[in-house]
Amino acid sequence: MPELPEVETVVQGLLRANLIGLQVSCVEISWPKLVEEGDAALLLGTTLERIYRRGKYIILEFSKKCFLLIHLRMTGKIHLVKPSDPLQAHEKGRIHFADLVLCYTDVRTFGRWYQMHDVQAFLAHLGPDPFDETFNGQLFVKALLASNRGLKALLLDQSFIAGVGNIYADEALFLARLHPLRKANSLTKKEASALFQAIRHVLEQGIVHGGSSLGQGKGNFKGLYGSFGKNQERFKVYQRQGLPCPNCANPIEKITVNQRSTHFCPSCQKL
DNA sequence: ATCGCAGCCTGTACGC
DNA sequence: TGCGTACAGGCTGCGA
Repeated sequence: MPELPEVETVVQGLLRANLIGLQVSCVEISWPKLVEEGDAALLLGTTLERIYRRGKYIILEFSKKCFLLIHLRMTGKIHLVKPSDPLQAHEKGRIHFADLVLCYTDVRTFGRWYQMHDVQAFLAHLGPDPFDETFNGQLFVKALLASNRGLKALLLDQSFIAGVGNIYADEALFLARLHPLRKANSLTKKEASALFQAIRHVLEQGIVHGGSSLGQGKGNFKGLYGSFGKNQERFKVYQRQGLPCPNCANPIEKITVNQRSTHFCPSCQKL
């Protein structure tokens, strides 16, 4: 499930592939619904100038102020292939850069491409990225204490903080020793600050270990060249229901919060 | 303001 | 072996 660390892993892989400066020679969309906004054909003839990330969006900036944003949602993947390579399984689109091809596949077809010129406006609904230099613990604590929502719901809200998904929300709440259903405005400043640190920590660890890959399924996260991430081996609570808490050895519980499976230690994370 | 649910999808794991 | 079913989760849109 691509969350911030998985998306960052993909972006870093793309940067290492030396795509910057290459010109788009051909765009193929094999599943029309892939492009939800704009027209991917407008990329033709433009040059890739920058690759970065905001929240869970991969941002490809081309010349002529042309942007392509890719959201992988659940099972979207980017592969680098050769022009002569056959259609990949579940392939939905590809962008040709001379002799290099960025190929997009998606088993469940939730992922989308968005082409636009005003990327700021498009991303205006997103909350701060946890690694944005303008974002800090003080701002986060202030925002937390101003909300009456449950912590898990809040962390999954991309307009509150961009990039956290179900896995890292659970891991961050465990690290901060906070119950997923705690109301945000019930936190002390110290607890809120601990949560900020915990979010950054689990996301950093995710990036360091190349993202998280669950199970062995086709929909599973892989890097650009098909390698699995290693971060799932470090989960403390996610999908560890019934197993001993690494902190107190009591069994981890699984509940449903906001239609999301939620894993926590009832003895370390009290309401 | 906040929550709950359906919908978008298909592969996988499970019980029988 | 094979069938049916539940489940996985990012996000939007809708209704309560």
